[in-house]
Amino acid sequence: MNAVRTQESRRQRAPSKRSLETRARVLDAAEKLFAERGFDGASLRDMAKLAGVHLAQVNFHGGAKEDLFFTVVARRAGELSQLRLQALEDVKARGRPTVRSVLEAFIHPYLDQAAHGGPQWLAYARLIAHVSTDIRWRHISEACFDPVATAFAREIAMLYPGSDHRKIVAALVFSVSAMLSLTTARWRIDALAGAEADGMSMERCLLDYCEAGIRAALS
Amino acid sequence: MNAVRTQESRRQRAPSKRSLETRARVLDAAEKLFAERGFDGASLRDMAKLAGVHLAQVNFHGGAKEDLFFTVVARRAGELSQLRLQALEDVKARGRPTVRSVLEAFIHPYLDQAAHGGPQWLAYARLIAHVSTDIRWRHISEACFDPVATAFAREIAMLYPGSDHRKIVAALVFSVSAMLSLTTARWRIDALAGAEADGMSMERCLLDYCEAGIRAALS
DNA sequence: TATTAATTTGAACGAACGTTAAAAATAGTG
DNA sequence: CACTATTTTTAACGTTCGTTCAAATTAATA
Repeated sequence: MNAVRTQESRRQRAPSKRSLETRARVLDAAEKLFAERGFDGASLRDMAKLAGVHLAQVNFHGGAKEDLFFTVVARRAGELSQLRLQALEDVKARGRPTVRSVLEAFIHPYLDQAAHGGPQWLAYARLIAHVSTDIRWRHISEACFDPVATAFAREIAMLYPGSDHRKIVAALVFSVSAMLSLTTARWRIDALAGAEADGMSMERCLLDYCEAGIRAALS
Repeated sequence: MNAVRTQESRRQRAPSKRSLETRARVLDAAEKLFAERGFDGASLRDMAKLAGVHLAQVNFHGGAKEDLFFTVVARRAGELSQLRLQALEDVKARGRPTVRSVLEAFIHPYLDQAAHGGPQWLAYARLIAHVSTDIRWRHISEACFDPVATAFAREIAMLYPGSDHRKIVAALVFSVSAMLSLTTARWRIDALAGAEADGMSMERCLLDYCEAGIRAALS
């Protein structure tokens, strides 16, 4: 019997503490390798080695490779969504939102977790970029990220009533891509600039860029 | 003996017409599959099948897989660079460049080739996105794309004298990411918008977005 | 046409891959 | 403790992978 169960099959006992720890180690290893090498480049054997478990454990706790990928992406998606929505609520509680404050509520949690959330969150930030740029994982985007993206798009729409909804969505996707580039292409920024840039100033630069971009695209 | 030769080994005969055709078919197939499935997801066997040649021909004309990948990326890089630099020269010949006109000289050739250059160029546009988001292909970026990117960064720098060079580069990378998202994530725009958007209006929207973003990041 | 280089064909190598199955060990329950 | 569900271990399956090599074929040259 398999730990990844269909919804109708119910277990009779709660998973043991050791089982939960093993599962967490497997998912952490999968997260790191999926992020570094992509879905096809990451092997279950390397995950098992990195997690310090046997190969079959990866299948036991993660199911088939595609299911494991989904599980890993979905695991932290809820927390990230909650951080973003909470930041958005905080903004709205402080007065009328602006493009800047709404954008910051979307972008800051991502960059903050990537910078200060530990190596697992840094890997997860990279993983999101894989999902967001491969139509193969469209269903994962729909399940894990689109609800929050839609909420933020609606929020921006309220700031620009009557503007083309496709333009709002496009500007948001442009902003997401620019944001992800700080995870996937910082090496390129450093190479072209001939020096390493610190994260804080890059986040401000990104926010300046995206805010003005959105405003321009919608007017 | 191998068709992919080191620089010091010189062939004694020019390649035959049939050989050149075979090589082109192999590179076209590799381009399509690398673009669709990434480096690890694309197999040499599928390329051979798609090209209608035998497996060993892929190695003969492309060398090892990594060399084939580089060859495919480099093949059209020169033409794209030339289109961009020519557009930039045209802009400068017309008078003092603006952020908008410089940006358009960089972005339009890419989107135009992707839209009207045929299926191979569409695949190549996707391929560039793979190279640009994976540090593993850093050397390919440096060889194929960084020279032109540097030229455009310098051009923007002339429009904003005294501004932080790291900010210029960052804003350019953000713009490249947004541009690439029209190739890698249009499905997401369509999904979030609930409708398909036409390319022309998306290009204008992208240019509006990037122009304002660059201006804001540099002031 | 004879000779030689270039190219194509055909076959196989060893390695790594995802997945599965059954036995062994563990942990929770009565 | 006895019993049972869960988890771990061990081993192997069949497939696909990139790469290599030698023979066969094609094309160009002298």
